[in-house]
Amino acid sequence: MKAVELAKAYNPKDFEDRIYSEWKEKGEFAPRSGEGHFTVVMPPPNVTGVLHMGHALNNSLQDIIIRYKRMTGVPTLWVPGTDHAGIATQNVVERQLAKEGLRRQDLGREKFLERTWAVKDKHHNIIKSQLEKMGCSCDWDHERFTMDEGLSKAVREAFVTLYERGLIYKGKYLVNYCPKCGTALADDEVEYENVPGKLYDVRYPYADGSGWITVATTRPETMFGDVAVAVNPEDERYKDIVGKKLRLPLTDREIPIIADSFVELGFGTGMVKITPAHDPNDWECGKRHNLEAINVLNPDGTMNDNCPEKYRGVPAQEARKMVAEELKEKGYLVSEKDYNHEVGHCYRCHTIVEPYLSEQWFVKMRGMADKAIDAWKKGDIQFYPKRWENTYIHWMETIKDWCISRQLWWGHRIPVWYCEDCGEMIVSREDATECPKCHSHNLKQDTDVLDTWFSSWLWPFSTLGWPEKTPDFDKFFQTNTLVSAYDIIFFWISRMIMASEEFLGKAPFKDIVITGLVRDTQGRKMSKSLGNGIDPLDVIDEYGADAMKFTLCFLAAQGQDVQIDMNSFKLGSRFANKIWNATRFLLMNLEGRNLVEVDKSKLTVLDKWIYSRLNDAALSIKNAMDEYHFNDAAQTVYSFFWNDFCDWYIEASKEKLLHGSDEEKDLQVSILMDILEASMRLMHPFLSFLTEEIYQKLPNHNGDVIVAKYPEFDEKEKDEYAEASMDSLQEVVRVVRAVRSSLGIGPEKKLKVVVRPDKSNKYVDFYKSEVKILTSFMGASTVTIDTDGSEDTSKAFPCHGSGFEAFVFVRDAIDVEGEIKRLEGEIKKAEANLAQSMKKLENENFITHAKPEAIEKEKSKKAEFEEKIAKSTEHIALLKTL
RNA sequence: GGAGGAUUAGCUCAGCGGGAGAGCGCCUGCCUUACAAGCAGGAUGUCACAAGUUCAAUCCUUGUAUCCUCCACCA
Repeated sequence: MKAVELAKAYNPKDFEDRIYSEWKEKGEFAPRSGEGHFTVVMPPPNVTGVLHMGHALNNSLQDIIIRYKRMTGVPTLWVPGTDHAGIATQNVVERQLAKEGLRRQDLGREKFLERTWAVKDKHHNIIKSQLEKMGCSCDWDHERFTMDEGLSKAVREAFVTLYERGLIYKGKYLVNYCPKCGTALADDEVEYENVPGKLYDVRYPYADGSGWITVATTRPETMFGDVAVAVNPEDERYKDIVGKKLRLPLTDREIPIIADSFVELGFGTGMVKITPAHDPNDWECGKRHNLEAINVLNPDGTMNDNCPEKYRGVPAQEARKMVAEELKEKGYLVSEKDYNHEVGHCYRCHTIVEPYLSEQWFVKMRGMADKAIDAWKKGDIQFYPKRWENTYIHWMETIKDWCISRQLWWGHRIPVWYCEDCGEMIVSREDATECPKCHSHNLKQDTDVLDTWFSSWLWPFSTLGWPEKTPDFDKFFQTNTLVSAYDIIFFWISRMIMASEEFLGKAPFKDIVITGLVRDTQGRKMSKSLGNGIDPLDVIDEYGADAMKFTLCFLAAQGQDVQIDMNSFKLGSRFANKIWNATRFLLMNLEGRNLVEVDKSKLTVLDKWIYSRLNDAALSIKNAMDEYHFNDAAQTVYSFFWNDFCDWYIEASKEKLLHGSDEEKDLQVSILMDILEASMRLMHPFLSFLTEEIYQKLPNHNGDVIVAKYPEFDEKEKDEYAEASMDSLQEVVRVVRAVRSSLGIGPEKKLKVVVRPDKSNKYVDFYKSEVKILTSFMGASTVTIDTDGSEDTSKAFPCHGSGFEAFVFVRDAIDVEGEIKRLEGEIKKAEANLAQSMKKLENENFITHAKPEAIEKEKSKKAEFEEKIAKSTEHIALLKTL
């Protein structure tokens, strides 16, 4: 057989792209036929941007699971796709327009959407190519986009079904409204942030002129929408004034004093102005007392016509100062102090969100949430790590109705039509063309679109064809594992569970793997605005896709955040390089060899050992993968290949490769190829391109490694090779090496070594059979296994191990007298230092006045000197006996 | 105000009732015929602090401190 040549250097660029297209052409990502299924749906990235390190982590882990499962033989499907990301994408396009001095209204709905689709296409292409570069083995034939025809159909089906079940309603409510995006937001789309503001104490006079009361507010501009002042019914101070009228300053309106228990006793003045149209608590309070809600804002965040003339059209923030000023001038302002409080911001554009009274569509969540809680209680879904279950349950328990309408253009139009003639509302799966009541054709579709998450929450089944009963759906639903970061548990994961339970009566997936966030080395979340992100493509360019995937996997401990920088990826890169070079060496040794069937009866303890290590590795990877302990799996792969296979087995095999008989060489090479081939299969989920590239060059390969069979743990082999431990031999080698190293004996000096096993040592035969290997590992001239104590070891440097003693004849390798002199010199120096150190420590002034860390430092210095003296003394004594 | 996480070697982090670990970095010696992106050897830690449970605690319990998330918020 000819040697196989591998390029001298590991260069992933030489083959990664090529291999990916080969896999794709051969259809390796498509599910194979067979019983059962394993399905993963990719969390669809937004088409607003490109993939960042978090996506890389996410998709790396999914790819590892998928590849692992695929190799176990189950029909495996990984569904890729992208999300239209309503607000986010619309914002991107509007920003582009703004640069041209345009607003979306200038283009009109149709033109605007055209542009948005173009943006979507652009980002989609980038995202897809990024996933391909990473090596994600998702089935592109199953790729979906949330605004695809099929998925849009699913959205309508979901909407109409919920409407029919009475779970969707329309109404005028106080919602979160982003003035910049110009749309309502769901509760969880609002991010609270502590911002400095002011707390104003304002006088509200009694209408009858009998004095005044004081209320506190952070938002004086909303006072034009005040409809009452509330006190706690238990508040003794105010019992008598409930029911009295107040005159609202700066207006001529009168408002009542009411009693409501939501007012906290003992906080502030105990009096709260009630502005139902601009505060959620006040809204609730207003409903309880049948109070009117007076909206004082326009949708763009400016003051509206319900305010005095001078304020109309003024942005709320400015109006706030103006109102405070006017209150002050007219003597209503008691005080004004700095006050920090939490203010809601839009999660997309970070503008301050206003509670805003408007007509919106809502989904009733309580019932669905209960079903979702039940799913968890029944054990249908399981979080990894488990602790996220608390978060999930808590959210489900405190859920509120979901505002799903958005005043945007980009998204799924709400499937509701209104008859312009008779006012009839038509909710329909199909485009409505005729009013069922008056048969008019004068219909107008609701102008709003649905929240992005209204399509995303259907993802695990809409991507498989739902609501149609497709073969895909029958075969691949329910999906098995969802891998996601924890920041979208609420937005997405929880809602998918609710939707799936509601529409299909079944959880969408069984296992939910929550990954950590990727942070920079200062612990900051990687983000565009900070500019601290690492581009996955840069990592791939520098180190290769395998190095990136392996590193992320190695670092991704159960849901813990990972802190990384560019250098972190050297870990994977070094390992890939190691694999490459080990392979190169082994393939070189094929020259002139014949591969033979490995005859188990001819295996040495060493051979059995490496087989058993491989077997053990297969088991611990299985265990790790079953529990989604990716880092453990990566660790296993790493130490098996590098430490066991390269450092010990391949090194040991060199003896036979160089000096063995033809027969021995053939067997040795065959075993090496056997292990190497299995290693490629073992490592493929973690280093996919590299293992495929190598696998194709192995003389004993069979097809593509991507679909090869994953190494399985063999219980029987475990028993057969139970005695195959190399620990003992490794220990013998290590103690001798340590002696040489500590005495500074270079590798060129070949020394005589005697190993004297204890009577109980059962590895004597093993030592004897592997003497040549021992000799080469130790860099010895000769190694003698002295079972009867006949060797004279009185002139040798002794060392101990468990079950043996080893004697190293160092006499000829070192200058004993010179070495003793050197050691004595060092002792003298150390003694002087020690004396000084002790003097310091005994000095009371030093102890009482010096900084504690200085004292600590001195103490450790002292201990160091003492140890130095002891060690050197010991060595001198030994040397003198030689 | 609730909930969760973190605190282990200089750095990034595993581990988790009975031997304190990995990778990087550092020190020493080696270009040993695959790999200097390598090989061999080595140093480094009151496992945050304090009490408790236990024959035994880095690991369990309780409390404290610092840091980080998330949720809910009172004008």
